[in-house]
Amino acid sequence: MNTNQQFSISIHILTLLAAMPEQLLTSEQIAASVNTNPVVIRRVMGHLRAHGLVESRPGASGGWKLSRAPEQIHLCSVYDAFSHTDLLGMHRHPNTNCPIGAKITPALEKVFGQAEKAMHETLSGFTVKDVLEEIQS
Amino acid sequence: MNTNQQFSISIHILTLLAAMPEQLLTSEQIAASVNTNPVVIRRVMGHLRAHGLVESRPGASGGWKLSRAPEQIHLCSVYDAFSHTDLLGMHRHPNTNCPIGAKITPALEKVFGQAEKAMHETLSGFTVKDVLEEIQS
DNA sequence: ATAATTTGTAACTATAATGGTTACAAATGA
DNA sequence: TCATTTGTAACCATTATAGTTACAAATTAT
Repeated sequence: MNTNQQFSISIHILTLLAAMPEQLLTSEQIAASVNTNPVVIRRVMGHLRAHGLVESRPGASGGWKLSRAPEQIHLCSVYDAFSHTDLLGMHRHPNTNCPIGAKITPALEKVFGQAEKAMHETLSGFTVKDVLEEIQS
Repeated sequence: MNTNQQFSISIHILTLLAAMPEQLLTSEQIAASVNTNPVVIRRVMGHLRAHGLVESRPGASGGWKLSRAPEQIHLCSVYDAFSHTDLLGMHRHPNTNCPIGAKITPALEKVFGQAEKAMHETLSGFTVKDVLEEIQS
């Protein structure tokens, strides 16, 4: 139940890009808003780009912009860009000689799967535009 | 989005206790099923006891048992015993001189709160008895 | 062309969380 | 009185992450 900040940082960045749609923002500029190192930003952006959410241009006067309108970027898509590890962690080696240990894993997967699905559906109800409007209200 | 195993281990333990309602189980016995060290079990059990889910008796022929019927232990209560850190991590120091950075935190809290609430409600739909029956089916 | 800028990425460090382990006092029952 | 078991502190190893430095490749501006 931890806590990597990449999802949170991603929403921050996407909202920032949505607020300045006319220009490319550099990693340096974005890092100033998030208050971290530009390389941290580029790492996060790499995932977002791989999922088609942002585009970059290297070189002088390069930078980043959204690749779709903010109302078309749902937060579940942002979440998916980082959901390599499951949210609810599973313990690894239950004793399969125990009747409970032998079957607990699939039982937990069923429950955890439903729980994460519920969260995912909630995230699908918000877009980057929603977040921007919340901030500007 | 990681992954501490305490929630998962807890459900395993509670299901095991539910399967053997007649006897006290020792940390050693429980650890054998979970396949870990007895101290890890006692640590987890401490949280569960603090939330009224299990009872212990120290000393010879001591051990652990559920403090309520398994159909009265909802998985959301188990989750609550460990939800000290929020599931979706927040980045810490957005730049408050930036209009977005200044307001992103409460906006994220609103979204994350709803997402976690959805997950919590899903967990409230399952009890330890449900997990046990799933395993025994 | 050349220089300046910016991404893209590898490599490394520091920090924090976690699981696992040892050790031992306190409680309890046989 | 002794054996057993919880309760807990202390420590170590591992892992994930954020942050940092460094530099090649790409691109634009002059």
